[in-house]
Amino acid sequence: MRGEAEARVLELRALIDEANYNYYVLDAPTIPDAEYDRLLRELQVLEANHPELLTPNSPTQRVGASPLKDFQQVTHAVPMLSLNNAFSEAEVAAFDRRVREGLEKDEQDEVEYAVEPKFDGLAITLRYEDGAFVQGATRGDGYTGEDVTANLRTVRAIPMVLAGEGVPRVLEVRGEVLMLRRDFERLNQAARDKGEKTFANPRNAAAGSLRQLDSRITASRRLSFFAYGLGQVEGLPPEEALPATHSATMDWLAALRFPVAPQRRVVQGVAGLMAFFTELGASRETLPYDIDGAVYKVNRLADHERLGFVARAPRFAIAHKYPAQEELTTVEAIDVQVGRTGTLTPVARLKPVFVGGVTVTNATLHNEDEVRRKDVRVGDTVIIRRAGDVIPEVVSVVLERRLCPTPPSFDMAKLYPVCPVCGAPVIRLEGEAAARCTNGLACPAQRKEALIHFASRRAMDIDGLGDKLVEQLVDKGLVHTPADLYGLTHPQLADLERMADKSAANLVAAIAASRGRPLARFVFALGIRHVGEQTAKDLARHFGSLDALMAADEAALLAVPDVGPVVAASIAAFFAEAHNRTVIEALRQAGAWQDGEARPAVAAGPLAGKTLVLTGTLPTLSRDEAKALIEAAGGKAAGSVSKKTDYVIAGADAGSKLAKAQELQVTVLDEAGFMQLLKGELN
DNA sequence: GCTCCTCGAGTTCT
DNA sequence: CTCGAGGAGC
Repeated sequence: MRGEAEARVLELRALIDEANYNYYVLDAPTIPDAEYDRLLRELQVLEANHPELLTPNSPTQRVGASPLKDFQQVTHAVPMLSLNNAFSEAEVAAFDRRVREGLEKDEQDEVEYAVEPKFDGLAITLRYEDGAFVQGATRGDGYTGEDVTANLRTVRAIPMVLAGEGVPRVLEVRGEVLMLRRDFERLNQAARDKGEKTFANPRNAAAGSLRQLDSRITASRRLSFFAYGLGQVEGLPPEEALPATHSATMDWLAALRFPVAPQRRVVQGVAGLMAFFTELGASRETLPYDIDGAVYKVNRLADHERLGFVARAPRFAIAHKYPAQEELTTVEAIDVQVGRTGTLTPVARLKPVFVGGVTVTNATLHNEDEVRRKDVRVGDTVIIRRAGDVIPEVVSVVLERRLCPTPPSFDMAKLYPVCPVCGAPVIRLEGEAAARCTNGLACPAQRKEALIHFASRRAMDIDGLGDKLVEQLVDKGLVHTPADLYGLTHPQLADLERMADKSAANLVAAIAASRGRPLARFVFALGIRHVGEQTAKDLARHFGSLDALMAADEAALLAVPDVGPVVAASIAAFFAEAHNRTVIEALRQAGAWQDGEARPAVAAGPLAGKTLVLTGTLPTLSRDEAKALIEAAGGKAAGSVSKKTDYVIAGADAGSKLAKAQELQVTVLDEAGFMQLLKGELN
């Protein structure tokens, strides 16, 4: 009897897996739903009567399991790297040129590329051992991800068992989990019906579903999957060999019943890449899922090894992305904000609009000239884009949609003859783009911004003193200058809104802990015009003490590297002002800073005289930590790449700076290379 | 005097 | 990230 049940269980699983494959991968159902349900129920009953036959990879287990406490971390055997991006034909051509140089091909010799759409989903890796699915994980930072095995079991397009000869003992398949547009619509409709929160786009919905601790919820969400590559492969049967090209690898994965992009193709050279991109773009709207571009890979796998990697991105592949998504909305108002230096910055208040997955309500218009140049007026319909995929930007006005009668154009002098915050006169100097409030620190807006700057992380680093708190402190008249912060007491703070006893105590402690910061931080914190972080460091190093800096006349200031007449005058004027001297004296009494020693500019260390640029996210070091290491080693951490840059340290999702580095042939290192450089092991 | 490079300053949303 | 403008080098 027992053997009979086992045989039937195996038979049922094969039938159901086959039906799943036809339905979810080939999109061609072979049996009626009722028949499918009958098979599944029969299997459930058999498994219930013979628990010893139940396996985690049975099709009955695709409905989800009990919730997890949290996700376990998984270290990827082979890192999951990100791709460099190209946004133009020129960048694609540059990629092709680098490939041809790397492969030592001549002008006429075109490279063969495997191309496919870039799915807008989440990268995951699937691990199979002896043909059975054992683990699935998210990409995470590329080296470590989260174990989402239970959730991935519910994705019907992912095979739980690999059939056939030639399956390696260990096989890792990489691909993208996504949600089809129709499933996304259905999910949101159901959420709306129940009055629940909806997802902004299919990608967010897929991400939210994959991160469910309760895989039964994931099961109800209908995720899809497409494979695009391999990770670790071990224990290939003798007589078998892995395919020699990427396209053949994809065919092999398709034969193993993984879903692969139906649009995948093999093309020749840049012309082939661009033709594919255009064609794909034309079909984009009609696809059942969102894509954000195309992926190009050198087809011959042997060439991948020859080309290798730059930092954390392969040199043999690139993602060609569509331009940032643009949306239309209307300008409800043009307000101004008063910044730390008194600058009045016009801001467009927009009718909320979804652009690239987030709701945008504000967009800076920079200054009066910019508003005039773009001719933005209240009531206008405008095109909004997320510049560099982050900061919203008004691209242009749709003039055809302008309402009549024509609204007045933006006139700073007329609208804001006085500061909207303090009522002091606003002036715009000849030749400057910015209009400024003339009230200095007497203006509450400037005072608030100055205090926020003083407390900020790169300045005095007072933890927990954010904009909301500063706002209250200034409005209640508790704080007028930075020096007042050091006199704040626990009872005063406890009176404020949303300030529990504990947080008041924390803030008092944080303020106390910020005493004795190095001179450079303190000089930066003062907020002297034209004195940023870098200049503050130069000044602190050159003068050593605040008294020496305050005593310096313009001529003495000009002796500091990178200080010219404008900066020198600004510094001298700041210290000449009586109010500022009073505040500084109070800060001295409070012990806010600690003087250092005057030192010559040239430092020693393995990076002496070298200029480095950081970009992207490094695996273990934060940007500030990396910067501190560079400076401690005598190097300079610059903000942008130029011919004078010695090294670019690139992490994950590096952007334009990495591209610039490649263009200028600057050496690019990853974090490991950087650490070697610091130890002097690399030259 | 011109050009290239850096730095400063302002900015959005989660 | 991007723009504007100050500084330095040619």
